[in-house]
Order: sequence, then structure tokens, then C-alpha cells
Amino acid sequence: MQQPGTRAAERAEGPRPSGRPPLTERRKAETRLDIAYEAVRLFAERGVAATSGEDIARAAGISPRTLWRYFPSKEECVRPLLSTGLETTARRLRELPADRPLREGLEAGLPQAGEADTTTAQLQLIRLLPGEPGLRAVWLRVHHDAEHVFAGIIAARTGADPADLVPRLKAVMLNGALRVAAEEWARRSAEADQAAGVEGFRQAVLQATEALGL
Amino acid sequence: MQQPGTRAAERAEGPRPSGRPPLTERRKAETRLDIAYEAVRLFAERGVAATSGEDIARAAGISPRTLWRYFPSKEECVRPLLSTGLETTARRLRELPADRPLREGLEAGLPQAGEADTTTAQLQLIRLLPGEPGLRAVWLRVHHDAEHVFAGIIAARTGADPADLVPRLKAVMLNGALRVAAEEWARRSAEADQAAGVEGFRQAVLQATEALGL
DNA sequence: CAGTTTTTGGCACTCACTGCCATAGTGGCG
DNA sequence: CGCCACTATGGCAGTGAGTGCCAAAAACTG
Repeated sequence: MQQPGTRAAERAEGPRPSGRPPLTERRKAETRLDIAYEAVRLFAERGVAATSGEDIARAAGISPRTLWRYFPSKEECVRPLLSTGLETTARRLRELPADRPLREGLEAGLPQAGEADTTTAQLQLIRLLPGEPGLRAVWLRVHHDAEHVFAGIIAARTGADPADLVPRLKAVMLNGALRVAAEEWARRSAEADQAAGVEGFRQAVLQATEALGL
Repeated sequence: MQQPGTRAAERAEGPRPSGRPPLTERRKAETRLDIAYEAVRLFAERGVAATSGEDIARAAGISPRTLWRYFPSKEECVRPLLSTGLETTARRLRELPADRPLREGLEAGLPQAGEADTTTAQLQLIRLLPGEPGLRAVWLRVHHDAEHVFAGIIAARTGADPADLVPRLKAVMLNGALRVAAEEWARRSAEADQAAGVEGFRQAVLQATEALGL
């Protein structure tokens, strides 16, 4: 099923695309993602408890010792797939002109038609969360880490101090709404279809931004 | 410093107050709380990493094997101290007449004057969270578990289905605000005084309930 | 007080993770 | 091309968290 000795990164896209100077950086990022994908696959197949760190390492074509250098725990292996969404969202919000409502930045960039390729693994992972407390902890932690980022963005738009109570509260509440929105997306994508999932996300975001005046 | 063989429960309040029928239940609950207090004390003294499960067990006067029967991990030992606040809050909200605004139930029961005895350990624990990822995970998990409870309460007041998006969103956002409120309480209690802490909590709750129309 | 159930403890085991050191790639430079 | 510095990887051994299993003790029942 898996070629034990084969580097996952190499399987992923054949000959490396001649990276510029930070070649070594690229390699590490790729390995990180490879581990993440393999971990999600194994967790989905047999569950987290039945998957050992050694299993993940073998699937990714690295030694266990190296796996623990990339991630501090087996659950954390999935973090890249859980955090990219929030990171790109934060980037879009930062680039949004201060006179545009925040929800425009949140709705932009949603998959419009049928292209759901890249997000498939993410959605599958989010659907795993209810039954896997260890993964849920990572999910909550990722969102918690995003709180101060959103607080900074919201504060910057209003000229407030990011340490003030109001921007922090708005950030936490928006962040929670984004979490529910993503969970709703994943749920509806499985029960109905992609379009229904995206619509669920949009509705949740709309409700939240309206209530918070964003 | 600690009498190793002495049951922590017995130290806590001398001769047991002649419990009625469910004596065994009472005992277990007491032991649970004892473990929690000892764990917080040790975590605060030396940090989580430098505290072993055996240390906690010894401090609580039980064997390690028994400790793992009460809690699934050493970090989880502090859970009782993190969850009681949310539980009493939920109880008060449930008992609140449906025609009263929710914030009345949230402000009721706050320590009015100087009696901060029982909450001291909780506040100390919350102040530990920023530097202890493992404990922060428990904190987030406790709040996550409270989400569906709040969703039920909010849904019941409006006659909506607890599974609907709107009550769920309001619950998550309120819940996040309560978390920030508690953190603010703990922070200000240390930097200023009790009154300032409680005031921080009240302000955060007010902001949130106003934005959410609760 | 005897019998039954529940709770606790001891023991051995697995596995997540870490520090230490050797080895193999990788990039820079004459 | 060949040498050198650096970094990434792997192996090995160790710690400690957490679990299953069984025996001892304590609590509840009649």
C-alpha cells in the first residue's frame, strides 16, 4: 500500500521543481504537509488511538525520531490543515480597505463553483473532530491562537488598542463564529453537497458580523 | 510538607460530616476536588512539566493508579476548578424567567464585597493558563463542552431549535465572551484588586450580551 | 456478622516523546 | 571538482504518562 522507504514529498510531485534559494525551507514545508495528509488519512481510517506515531512516520517515509522533530505530538500533525484556512482569512482581512465591512473579506475567496479539491482533506478532518477529543483540542488551540491576530486587525480598523476589551471581545466572538461556520460547512458538505456547505459558512459569517457590527 | 499517607479529603475538613445515604458519592466528589486543589498548587509551584502524576497522587494521599481512575491525564486534574463556574452560571441562566434579559442571570451571583475565598484557587489557575499550553487546552475544552448547554438555554428562551444556526452562534459567541471575561477577572484581580476583577468580568459580559441582543 | 459489590493498589506493559551522538545530505567557496 | 561548515536525519536508550489485570481492602446489604 505504501512504499516504506519512499519520501512522501517525492511521491507527491515527482522531481522537485528547482526551488530558488530557500530550497531547504521548501522541502521542510512540503514534508510538514505530507505528514499532515498522511496523519489525517490514517486517523480517518483507524482512529487516532489506533494510529501510532511510528505509523504516521512510516506512511510519510521518515523515521519516528524525525517525526517528533516536525511535530510535538501525533495529534499536532494535522495542525497545518486546520490553520491554513484561518491564516488566509486573516491575510485577506488585513488587505481589506478599512472602509469596507469586514464580511466582504470573509466571503471573498470562498470556492464559487465545483473546485473543492484542496479543501477535501480539511473538511474530512473537521468531520473527524466530534469523535476525536485529541484532534478537537488542536482545533480549539488553532482558533485560540488566531484570537490575538483578529484582535489586532479589528483594533487597527477602529484605531483602538488591541489590548482593549472591546476589540478582544469582538475578535473572540468572530473567531468562534468562524469555527462554527467551518464546522457547519464540513457537516453540510457531507450531508448535502459542496454548495450547501459553502452556504452554511456564509450564513454563519453573516449572522456574526451583523451582530458585532463588523 | 505533606503527610504522604494522609487522605487529602480528611485533611480538608476533619471528621466527615455524617453524610446521608450517598456517602460514597460524596467521598468521591471530595477526592476529586482534593486532587484538583493539590494539582493546581503543584502546577503553580513548579510548573506542569516538572510535576508528575505520582507527585499529584502523593500530595492527594492516593496511589498513582487511583489518580488515573479519577482523571485521564494530569492536566485534566484541574478541570473541576475550571468547570464549576460555567456550571453554576448555566444553572442560574436556566432558572431565569424567560422574560428577563440574560445578562441579569450573568451578573447575579458575582462576589459583591470582599468574600473571594472560594474563587482564589480558580483565579490563580486561570492566571497560569497563558504559560501552560496543557492547561489552556483543558480550559478551552471545558468551554467547548459548555457550548451546547448555552445553545439549549438560548434556544429554549426563543422557542427555536437548539440545532439551528442562530442559537448555536449566539451560544458560542456568548461562551467566548465569558471566557475572556473570566480571564480579565483573573488578570485584574492580580494587578489591581478583587473589585477591579469583578468589574472587568461585568464589563465584558455587558458588551457581549448587548451585541447579541441577550 | 457473613456475603456481595465497589474501590483501591500493585505490577507489568505499551507508547508518546526527549536527549545524545553518529551519519548523511546540502550549500558555499577556492 | 573537491573540501569544509552546517543542518537535517536516524538510531538508541531513557523517562514518564496512561492502561489492563488481578488481588486486597473497604463500604454496603441483609
